[in-house]
Amino acid sequence: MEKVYNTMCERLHEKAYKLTPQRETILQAFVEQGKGHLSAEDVYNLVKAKNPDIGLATVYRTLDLLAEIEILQKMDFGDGRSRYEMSGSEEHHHHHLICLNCHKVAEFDDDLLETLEAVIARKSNFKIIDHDLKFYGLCKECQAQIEK
Amino acid sequence: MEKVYNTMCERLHEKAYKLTPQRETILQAFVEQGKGHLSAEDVYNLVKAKNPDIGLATVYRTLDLLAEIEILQKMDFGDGRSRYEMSGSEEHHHHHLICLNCHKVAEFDDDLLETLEAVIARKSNFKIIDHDLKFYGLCKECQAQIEK
DNA sequence: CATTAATTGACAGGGAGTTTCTGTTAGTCG
DNA sequence: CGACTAACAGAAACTCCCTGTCAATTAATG
Repeated sequence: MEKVYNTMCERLHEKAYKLTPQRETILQAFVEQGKGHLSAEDVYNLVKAKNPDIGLATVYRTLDLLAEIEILQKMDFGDGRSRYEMSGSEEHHHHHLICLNCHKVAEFDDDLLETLEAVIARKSNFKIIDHDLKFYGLCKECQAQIEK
Repeated sequence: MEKVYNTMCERLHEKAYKLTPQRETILQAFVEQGKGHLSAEDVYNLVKAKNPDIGLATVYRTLDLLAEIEILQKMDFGDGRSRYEMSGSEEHHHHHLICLNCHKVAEFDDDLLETLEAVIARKSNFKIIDHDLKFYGLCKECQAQIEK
């Protein structure tokens, strides 16, 4: 049995949200898909295969809801649509490397940013709650391809 | 005479783009407004005061064009609309502190990120071209307000 | 089970841009 | 100084991602 599923049930219950088949199906899509940054439309398509009656609005609403209870993490790669991924079990911040050519997204971990955060907080009187770091460039494949 | 104005003229000329009154007016809006991150609509409103006949599509097109020739810098604070600011004269990277409460945007400079970039490039075989770092949190005023 | 508030699906609506089209104009050349 | 032409402008329709509305349905609790 998947751990996320139980976590979702608990968190839904805490907030008096209901456990519906649609929500299960959508979570399942993320579990099966594993890693990857799915757009609402991606999810819609995956989910339609199992349940053709599901509505697009429900997908959007569910994604927002799952992000709210921190089962998913909502993110923005600047391509005009939101993307979602399963938020890692722990507070394990990672960031993205976005290929400007093929739009593939890779990930990397960070710890270095904590220091920077402290410095900035002090200098600017800003209370930092979250950060978002993205690198844009060319992945290995595209570098090779472009050099040709 | 403003230096940016001349720069714009040169760069337009280089690419065989024309210098139109609309483009002048839009640049002027940024010059007068000084610092600040203007949305297309902000610009549209500022510009309408001087030239009520200007079209919204022209504003969008011009902003993209000015970003292309690097007079402006286009950025995305995740609020669903693009914002633009005059790109500093030099390659002076700065990043943003976004208040989650009042949505004010402050800035800070960075140098620390270069190191991180090098590390990541090596580890991931990714050729990094640009980066984007944002901090979300509470500005001084909102911290005070919320604690009350 | 009965109740009821949350949820769903369908579809209209909204915001931010973008495309298309036709008429206008800036820049160049003679 | 014109005349020519590619770039440009404005208007309006259109696209893309969602978001709101509403009647019908359903999960959870008593």
